[in-house]
Amino acid sequence: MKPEQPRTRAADEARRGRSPTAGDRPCRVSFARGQRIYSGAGRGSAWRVLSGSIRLDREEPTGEQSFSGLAVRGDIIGAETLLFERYSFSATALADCVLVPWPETRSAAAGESLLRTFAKAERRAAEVIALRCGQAAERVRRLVLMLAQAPEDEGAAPGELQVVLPSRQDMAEITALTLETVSRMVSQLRQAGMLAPQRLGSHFSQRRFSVRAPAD
Amino acid sequence: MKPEQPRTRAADEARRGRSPTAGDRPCRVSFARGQRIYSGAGRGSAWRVLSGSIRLDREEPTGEQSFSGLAVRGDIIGAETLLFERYSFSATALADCVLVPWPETRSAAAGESLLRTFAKAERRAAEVIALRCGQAAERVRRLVLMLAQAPEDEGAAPGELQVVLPSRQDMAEITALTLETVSRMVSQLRQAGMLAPQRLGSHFSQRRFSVRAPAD
DNA sequence: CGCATTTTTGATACACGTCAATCTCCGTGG
DNA sequence: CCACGGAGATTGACGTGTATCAAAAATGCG
Repeated sequence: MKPEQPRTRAADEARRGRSPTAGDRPCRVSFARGQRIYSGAGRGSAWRVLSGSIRLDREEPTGEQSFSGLAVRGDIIGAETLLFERYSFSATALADCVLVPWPETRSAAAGESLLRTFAKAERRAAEVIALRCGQAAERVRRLVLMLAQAPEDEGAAPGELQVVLPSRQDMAEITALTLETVSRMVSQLRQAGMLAPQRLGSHFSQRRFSVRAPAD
Repeated sequence: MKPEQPRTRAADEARRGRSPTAGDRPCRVSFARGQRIYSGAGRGSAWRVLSGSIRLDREEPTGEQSFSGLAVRGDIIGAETLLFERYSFSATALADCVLVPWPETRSAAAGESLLRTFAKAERRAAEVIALRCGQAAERVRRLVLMLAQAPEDEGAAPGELQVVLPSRQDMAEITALTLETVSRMVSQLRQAGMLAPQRLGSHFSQRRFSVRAPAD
C-alpha cells in the first residue's frame, strides 16, 4: 500500500549475518537487522524464531511489497513450505534475530504440533490487525509491547523487558501510520517514561530500550 | 478497539436461520445476516463457507469483541476446534450465508488438506491487514471486491459479480473507519457506477448490489 | 573526518472523526 | 390500509489527529 519511499536500506545489501545454508552448524542461524531472511517464491524450510523480530511481506499485484505479518520469539515462519516447498511471503529481520529450522524432528511435523502452530498464527494475525486501529499513540505502544522480550543475558532483573525497535519506516508500515508520526509517538513514550534508552558501552543506544510495563 | 456503540442489533435476537444442531439435514446450515454462528470458547466443529460472508471476533482482555478476521465463500472457519475442541474466536454472519461441516470425511482432516487450509487462512489474513491502510475510498472499494461473488442463480451473466453489503457498522469495524465515513464512500462508489442497487421484486434493494469490475 | 542515511522536529493542510439532524426501511398494531 | 415507532443509513457542519512538506539534527559507516 501507499506508493511510499522505496526501501533503500544500506543494511539490505550488507549481509553481515550467516546465510541459512552457509553456517558451520546449520542449526542456529543469525540475521542482522534489516536483512532479508527469505524471499517469496524462494525455496527453503520453515523456521522457529529464537529471538528478535521479523516482518512478513507479500508481493502486491502491482509489484510492491506490502506488510502482511509479524513474527516474534517463539513464532514459526514459513510453515507453508511443508505444503508448497516454496515460501508464499518474504521475511525480513526487524531486529537482529536467531532462527532454528523447524520442525526439529520429522515426526513432529504431523498432527498436533502443526495445528498448534496454525492456531498461534491466527492469534498473531488478529493482534496485527488490532495494531491498526485506535489512535497513533496507542498503536505504537501496543507494537512496542508486542516486540518487547525478557533480556537474554542471565542475571537480568526478573520481569524486566527490553526491546530493540525496528526502523521508524518499518514501524510505520506495521501500524499503518507515517514514519514521522511514529517518531513523534516514540519520543512521547520516552518522555512518559515507558521507554528508556539503554547504556551500551560508553553511550546510550537509540535502538535498545528497556520497557517499563504499563498499567495497561 | 474503540469503546464505540454497543452492537445492539435486532437481528441478533431474531434467529431466523436454522441452528447448527437443529436442521433436518445436518449437512447444510443457513444463517441470517447479523446472526451469531458460534461464540468464542464454545464447543463445535469447523465449517466451510458455501456462500455469504462472516466476521470473526476475539474477546479483548477488556471484555469487548474486536474484529479479527473475515471469511468468504470457500473459506474454512473454526479449524482450531480440531486441536482444542473449542472455538478461539466467535463468528457472525455479515450477510445471509450457508455452511457445511468440515472436513467432510475424517481422513481429509490430516495432512495436505489441513495445510492447504492453513495457507489460505494466512493469505486471507494478509488481505484483511491490507484492508486497513490507504485512503478511505480505496479501503471500502477493496472490501466490496473481497465480498463480491458470482451470483448463485443459474442463467446469470457470466463474469457478473454481486455483493450483499454488511451493515455500515460492520464495514466500519473491518476497515477501521467510522460508519459515517463508510456510508459516504459507499454513496461515492454508487455515484461512480461501481455499485448498482439491484431490482428485487418491485423496488430496488439497498443491500444487494451488482458490482462493475474496476479497471484496477 | 566526511558523507549518506535515518531520525527528529516544526509548520501547514486536509482527510477523516465527531456530533447532530433527517431520511428510509420495516415491522406492529390500531 | 395507514399511523406509528425503532433501527439503520444518509447527509451536513465542524473540529482535530495525522499526513505532508521541509529543514535540521543525529547516527552509522567507510
